[in-house]
Amino acid sequence: MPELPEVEQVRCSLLPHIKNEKICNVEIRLPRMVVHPTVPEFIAGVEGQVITDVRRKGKYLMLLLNNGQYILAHLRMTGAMLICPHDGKEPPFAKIRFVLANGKDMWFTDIRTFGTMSLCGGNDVWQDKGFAALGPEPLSPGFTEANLREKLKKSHQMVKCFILDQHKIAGMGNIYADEALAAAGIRPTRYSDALTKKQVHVLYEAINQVIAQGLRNHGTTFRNYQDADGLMGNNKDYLLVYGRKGQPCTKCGTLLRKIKVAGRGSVYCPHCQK
DNA sequence: CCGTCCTCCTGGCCGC
DNA sequence: TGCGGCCAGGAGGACG
Repeated sequence: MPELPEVEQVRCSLLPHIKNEKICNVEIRLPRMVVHPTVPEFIAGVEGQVITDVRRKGKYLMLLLNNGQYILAHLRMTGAMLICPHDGKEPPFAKIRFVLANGKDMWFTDIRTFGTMSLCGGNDVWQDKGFAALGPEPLSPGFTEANLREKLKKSHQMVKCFILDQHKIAGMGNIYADEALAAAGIRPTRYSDALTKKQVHVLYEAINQVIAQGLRNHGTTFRNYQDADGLMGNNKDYLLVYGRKGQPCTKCGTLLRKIKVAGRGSVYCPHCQK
């Protein structure tokens, strides 16, 4: 599942293939993945444009176009952006094809088809609600311990839910949420407003640490995630708890337990996480 | 405001 | 070997 580090890796790996490249042609195989504007408007608005840059906010990718608009993409669960030669075999689960002037195709592939694309900006006032309401992301100047403490104090919900809420912190998904809580020694079911100042401090550091580590390792590949060159991330080898249900905790050896929090599987160490 | 459940969807895995 | 059932979960919405 692409979270902040994975989307960042996709951004970095896409950039050298598509920056300053013209989009000659767009082919949409699954129309409902284009959420705005209409499919014909999307195609008309994108074809002939040059991609001037690729940015990322939270888990969203922005492909900036030279007319001032941008393609906003969200990979959700199984989406990927793959670069392939134009005359080669098309990748599995291909949903949207961007034919570039340099002889490469950029494919939006998606197994479960939860991914979305839209064309925004310029004179179009439409906004993606989730994108517009993103909170600060880890490792950014806007993400401060004081701000986190303030928000946690105001929120009476389980801390796992808090961390997954993109309005509060942008870019954390199930993997990095579980990892941050494990690194911080906090149970996913603890209430946000019940955390001590010390716990908030440790959690703040842990969130930044697990995201930094994910970035360093080019993301976590568990099932489907790959970057634009089809490469996997290495961070799976460094996970403390995610995907390790029933295995011993790396710190104390206690067997890791899995529960459901807000419908999400949550793995934690019953001994280390208080 | 909050938690729970449901929806979208398909590949992979488990048990029978 | 096959097949039904369940699981994976990002995000938004219904509901209590």
